[in-house]
Amino acid sequence: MASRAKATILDIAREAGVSKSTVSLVLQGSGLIRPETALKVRKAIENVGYVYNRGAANLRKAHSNVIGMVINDLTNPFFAEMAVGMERVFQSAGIVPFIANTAESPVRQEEVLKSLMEQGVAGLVVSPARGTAPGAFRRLETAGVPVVFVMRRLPESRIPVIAPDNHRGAYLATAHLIGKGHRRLAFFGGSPDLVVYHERLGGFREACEALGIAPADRLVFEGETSRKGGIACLETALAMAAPPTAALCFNDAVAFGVLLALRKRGLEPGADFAVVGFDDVAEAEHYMPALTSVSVNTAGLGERAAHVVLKMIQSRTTRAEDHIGAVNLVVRESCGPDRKGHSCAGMGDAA
Amino acid sequence: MASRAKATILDIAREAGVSKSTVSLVLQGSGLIRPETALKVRKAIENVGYVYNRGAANLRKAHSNVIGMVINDLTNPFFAEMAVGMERVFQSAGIVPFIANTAESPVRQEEVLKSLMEQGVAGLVVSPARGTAPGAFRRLETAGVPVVFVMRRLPESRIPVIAPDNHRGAYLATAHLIGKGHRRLAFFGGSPDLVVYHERLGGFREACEALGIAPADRLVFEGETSRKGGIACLETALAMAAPPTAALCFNDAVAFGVLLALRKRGLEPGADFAVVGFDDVAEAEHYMPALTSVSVNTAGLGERAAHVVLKMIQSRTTRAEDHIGAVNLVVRESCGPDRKGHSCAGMGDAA
DNA sequence: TTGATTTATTGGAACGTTCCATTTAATAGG
DNA sequence: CCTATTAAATGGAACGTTCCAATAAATCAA
Repeated sequence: MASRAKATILDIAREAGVSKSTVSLVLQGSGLIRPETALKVRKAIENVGYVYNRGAANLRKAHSNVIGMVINDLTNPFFAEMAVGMERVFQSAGIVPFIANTAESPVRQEEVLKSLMEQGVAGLVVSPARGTAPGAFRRLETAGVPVVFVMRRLPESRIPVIAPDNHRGAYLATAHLIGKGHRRLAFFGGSPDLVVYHERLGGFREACEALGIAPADRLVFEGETSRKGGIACLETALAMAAPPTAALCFNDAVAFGVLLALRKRGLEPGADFAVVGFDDVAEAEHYMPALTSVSVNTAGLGERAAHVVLKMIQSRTTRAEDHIGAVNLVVRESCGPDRKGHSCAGMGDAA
Repeated sequence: MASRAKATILDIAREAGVSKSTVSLVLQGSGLIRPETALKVRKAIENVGYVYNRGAANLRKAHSNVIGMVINDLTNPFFAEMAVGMERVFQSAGIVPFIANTAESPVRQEEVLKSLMEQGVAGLVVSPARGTAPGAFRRLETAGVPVVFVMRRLPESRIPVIAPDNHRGAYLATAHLIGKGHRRLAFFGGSPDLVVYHERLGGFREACEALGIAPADRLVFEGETSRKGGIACLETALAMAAPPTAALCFNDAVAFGVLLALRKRGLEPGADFAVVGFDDVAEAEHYMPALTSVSVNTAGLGERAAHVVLKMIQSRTTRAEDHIGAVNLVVRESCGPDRKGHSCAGMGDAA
């Protein structure tokens, strides 16, 4: 039963009548052991209720098969989906990754990274917290630990990045809106401390430029990247003298907020105001109305990132190529039908 | 710079001109060291780019300050919220917990637990995967590792549980529905392999019993505990000759599905069919219509569970008291106004 | 001064593995 | 039968910490 002191390899050796080295070999599945001996050992392992001490092993081995996933916000379904994608490939590689949440806090992230290093991780895939300092990963780098960024990148950094083509996604979405007949457009949510923001906003601007929307007719509203942020953006946008008729949102959460706020004002999403989201989270499809959004293949990017870090670990390198994932616009209901002679007129109320 | 071999405590000792023991003491913040010596050592630590090897330390120390959170489904916002609550308290205890996702798979859970044990965790808080075998935690128990279950319990197990008062929650919700004038009620979603299911269904039944709903007028529809499950439940319920007019849903996800399906059929949630959810996830408040739901204080229970496991670790025990968290019904819009002369007329409300 | 006490520091033996270099046993070649 | 060769098993030295017991240095009591 509850043997007080935990069993070690030596207890097994004694039980099985072999040497500790033999036990070690069996544990590693070495083919050097006679099958019957191995069996005997395995039986002994069972008997003494042994649990492998990975710490001790790593001490000797110097590389650890522990992989960490550092996620900026597990509460956000988008990142949760991504994490699940990563997990899938780690699992099929026989690895149990450790997930840590930084809750979008750079200092928390610092702690997490420190802890993970102390634990001797073999590699890391990180979705960095907003506002991460440029040097935050230096220690990892000098320690030679393979790291890959996913979804987000740091302003200047040699660490490989797996991310969607944000620029193109925003371009596509904006073009869609313009194609629907909108001539005064807004970009809702996000703030410049995120590289992603610049990428998406850049796509928005480029599309406006290319498709003949005057600079004065493209409005940018910074805001939280949440439902709440979306609500706020819509409020201030509609309070303008000449409000926009459509918005590209920084992400789906913002878009949901906008949809909500529209409803609350008695406006019909799609018909009265078009909105497109970004990321295409699972919920987008089930929303009322279903949200038109830029799909970035979230889980797929997660998988990709996991693969990359595995490869880096295997080839003991700290570099790898960036990967920019394809995106595509999935059109649902939140932009309504095409706008005919609607011009900039109408707009039921303004409050 | 990039010193090839990673620095150890001895390198620091050499650099600072002291013994390794001194360095070790500094690392542990012992007050036995002369402040100036400590400073010298700390400087040396910085110089050589040292990273603490927790594996080596644990080998000697025999207890590890690593705590694991094993979550059945990180993709589910409900469990994510709970996880965040736990994290909060671990963080303020100066601990970085490792999160592992079991994706509701017992075999995955097995792997995760094994890995965590090998890593030498000091304690675990677990939200067990659906269908976990009764003996799944035996190894942990005989190893004397403190474990606490959160949200879910296993049929027979001595492991302490932190969970909401599911029975009472369901009772309250059902009473609310009956008070609104409903006389033919359904319970939507879930399946008997979850203890929670029996608890909630039990509360539903007891309320019906106590408030005079005939057994023939309480309908139970098993189903997935997801939006999809909710949609399916509603479909089959409405296909009946005498369909129910209200449903208590196993959880909020199911309720969202029901709301969706109602809309799709052109029915008005609340007015045509009342629905109440369970768990009161963040989204419930922002849904259209806002969802009436049983609030269980998700994050609070997570915090509680974290506290309990910390205490258990500290007092080196493997037992603790169960904690059944208070619940309360938060009434929003999804049950509409009271049902007046609607078939089974009269009856203001009761609750 | 001398011994007792306190304050700082230190060597060395663990901790539970892995893995190299050996030893021992078994098999084959002549 | 002896030696080479192969197969199987083993002892012991690491790995980077902690912590006990011991030392060295400083302070105090007498």
